[in-house]
Amino acid sequence: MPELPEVERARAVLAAAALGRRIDAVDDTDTFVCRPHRPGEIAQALHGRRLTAAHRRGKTLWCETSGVGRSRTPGPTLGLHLGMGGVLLVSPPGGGDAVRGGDPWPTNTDGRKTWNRFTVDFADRGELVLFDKRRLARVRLEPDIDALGPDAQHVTDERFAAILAASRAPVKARIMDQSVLAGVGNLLADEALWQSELRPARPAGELTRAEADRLHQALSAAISRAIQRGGVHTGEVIEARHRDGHCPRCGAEMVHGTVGGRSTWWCSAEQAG
DNA sequence: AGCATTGTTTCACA
DNA sequence: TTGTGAAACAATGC
Repeated sequence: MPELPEVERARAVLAAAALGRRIDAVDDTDTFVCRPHRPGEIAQALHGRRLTAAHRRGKTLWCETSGVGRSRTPGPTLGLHLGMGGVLLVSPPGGGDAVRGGDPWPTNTDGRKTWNRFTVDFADRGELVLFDKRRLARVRLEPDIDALGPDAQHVTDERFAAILAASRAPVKARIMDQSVLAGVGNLLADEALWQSELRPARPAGELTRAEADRLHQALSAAISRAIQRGGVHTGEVIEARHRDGHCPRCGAEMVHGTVGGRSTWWCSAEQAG
């Protein structure tokens, strides 16, 4: 699920529930999720510290950390990326189960926490867990935030138009390029292009300024609504992304193809241009 | 069985 | 230089 809206929700959870609690122990033994760190490296770096702030740019999260004990020297930043399906969970002091939207803490069918890929135990007996069946999430110290373009939620009209103008790649591929615009994933891209009635394969640089502004407006609205409603899967056109799907607006057939290497659906009538 | 999948990285190639 | 497509990564769901 994680695109910008899901990650923003995860950031809010961190900010609301995980800050200020002393870290007692860390399970960083999943070498794939925690690559390129060696097991124990992240644990050692975080022991005794507290998370002091939670930030997000695009789909990347990172936390600042405090010094150990009375030390004023801050610790390393802890980078978190949810990958294709990661979920962050924070349980309260005392260790009660975290609850998200009425669903209990996810476990496998045996009731064991098999899919917990990274765990931070707090001194108050609560914990922070990165849950991810597919192990495509990533945890690392000092993530390179500067490798990302501006956050898609906060980019200006001018900057957005300039990003499109500078490339002849398909507009969908362009807005999904995390190095020039951070946060847009496959579903958000389909949703914004459908809302603004633009064909995903259009060369980005060929869009008029008016079309660029229209796409930016649609993208901003889709992001806000997805954050509010709980994720990108709540987008209007997402339910029509399947065989025999029809456009929720005009009823025409939805077309499927590959754009920018990703599975793409668009309206055969309204997004024909 | 086979195919698909909301993300990222790398590489061959035009 | 830019862009594309495919593969790999790991695992699950239909």
